[in-house]
Amino acid sequence: MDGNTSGEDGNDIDWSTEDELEIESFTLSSSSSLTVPGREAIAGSGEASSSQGPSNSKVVDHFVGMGFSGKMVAKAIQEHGEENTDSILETLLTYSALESSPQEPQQVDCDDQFSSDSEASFLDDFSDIDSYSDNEDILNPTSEKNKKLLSLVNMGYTAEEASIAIERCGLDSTVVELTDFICAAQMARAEDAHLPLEEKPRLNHAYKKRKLLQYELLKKKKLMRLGNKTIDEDDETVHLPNPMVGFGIPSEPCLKTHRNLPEAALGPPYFYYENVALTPKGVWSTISRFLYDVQPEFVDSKYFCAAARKRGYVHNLPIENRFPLIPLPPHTIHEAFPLIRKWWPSWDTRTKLNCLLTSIASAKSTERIRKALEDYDGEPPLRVQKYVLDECRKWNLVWVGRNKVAPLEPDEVEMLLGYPKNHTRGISRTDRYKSLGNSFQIDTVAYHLSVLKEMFPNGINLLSLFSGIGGAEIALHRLGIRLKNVVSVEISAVNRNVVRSWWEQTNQRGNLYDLDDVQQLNGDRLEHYMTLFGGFDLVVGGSPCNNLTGSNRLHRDGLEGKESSLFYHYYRILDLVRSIKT
DNA sequence: CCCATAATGATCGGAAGT
DNA sequence: ACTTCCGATCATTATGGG
Repeated sequence: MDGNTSGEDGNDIDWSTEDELEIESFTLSSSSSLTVPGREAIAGSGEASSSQGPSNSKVVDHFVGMGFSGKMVAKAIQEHGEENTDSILETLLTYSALESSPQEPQQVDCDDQFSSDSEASFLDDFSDIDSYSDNEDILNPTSEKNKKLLSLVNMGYTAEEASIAIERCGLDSTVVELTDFICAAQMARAEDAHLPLEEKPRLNHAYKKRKLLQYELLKKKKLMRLGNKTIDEDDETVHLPNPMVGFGIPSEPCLKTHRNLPEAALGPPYFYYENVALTPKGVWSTISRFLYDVQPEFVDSKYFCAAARKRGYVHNLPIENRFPLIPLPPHTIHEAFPLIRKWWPSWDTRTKLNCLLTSIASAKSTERIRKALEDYDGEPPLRVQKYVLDECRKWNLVWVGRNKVAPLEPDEVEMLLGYPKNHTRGISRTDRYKSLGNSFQIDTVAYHLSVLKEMFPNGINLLSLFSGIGGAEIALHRLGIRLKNVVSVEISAVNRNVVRSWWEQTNQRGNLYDLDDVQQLNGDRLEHYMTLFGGFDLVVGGSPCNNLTGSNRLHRDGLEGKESSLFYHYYRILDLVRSIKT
């Protein structure tokens, strides 16, 4: 990284990440302030807590002194008033409890041990529901085979295994029977090949998944029996924290500095999984249960930059001594776009942008807004204001002229998300929006990954699944963590080119291996890489959210959706990596 | 100009949260 | 009651190589 002098970027914007100087200067400052990470940053950022009013009473100090965060205290005071200290304390304790209490690890039924009895009853339940549930799609008998094939493939089996199983067991057999058949076949093969250890995780995977499916179905059945009465699904619902700050953010590191991970989840290797926070019900609990029962960390990137981005992260990284990337990115719309201030009407009270999506408003819609405004000299009537504001919020429009709003340019999105300027330049405009809309917010992810820096002073080997335009790689690079070997799996050739180009631009000294399809990354392939450079230190991945996000009007099918079910490949591959000894 | 492909524009609710 | 959202489909227009 020494010889990198690609400083040809016009540095009108100073968070361009190409600059190695940044990393070096940061390294210096961090080493001098290692004890209290983040403090320095706060001091430098001036008005970090801009969203809070100037509540500077003794009450605040009192509670902050007790160890609660300023934000929590402010919120509690807002709710109860300053006098009502008892209620404030109660609220604060509730907040803390909500954040720190892991769910009870009940549900023994999903765990390893099983008797043949329970197995049999499971089987009954399963086949029962499978054939009589209210799913309409089973009405078509000709698709029965394909449907079974598909669900087996979605469970992580190969199409070949699945079709053999169907052929042997007959079309009438239940999915459970089929998986049992495949498991047995795998077991036999594993013994043949003297590879019990390597093949075992695949069995575990399939087995665990099956159990989970059964669990879901049982629940569904129970739910149907209960009718529309209130259902006890406390064990099922994952509560989103409010404020959505996870285990802490740079401006307010949480008092919580440690968590107890389930033993099965401990690293190395470390893993870091990401997806949208607002999913259909049950999705996050399923993800969490697959990823070794680690509780997700839900974070809104509006605490890191000028745009919202509500995401859940499941990882087994330590959470103490995190530090943010320097320089801190702009935290408000006005900081991010100083020039728009003169056009920004006082009645548009936004300070943060909404989530950056994959497409932008049409020219016509901004034209409609201009037309709606041009008749008025001063403030338009409330009705017009509401129309305009609704549109602006919906499409993340900013003011760029008199009565003139416009969507963000691709390079502005790059900046907000923490990518190097022009990172995606060269591909089509549409593709840029799409790729960026699907990416990590660098500052957020880097904050979480920062703990790796002192653990791996010589760099890391990274397995990056669903890499997109390389958010994880860039975050690590900006942290000054050397990338020794990176295996990056990404289906889109356009995105792979972006990453490859970035890799060359930044004069990486490590090796980048890029693959195109997670589904073809099997144990052999992984073992090859792992013996080549001695295992992976970190497995990162944000699997497709197509079928999870609220923006999808047509196919919000949950984790079993066409694209989103690729999550199971993240789990499959992670479990393989964890089981292969090097 | 013809034809292919690529890029852009218009339009489409709803679940789950506060 | 009100807000938000890593989107998909189809029609239309732009682009480019012959």
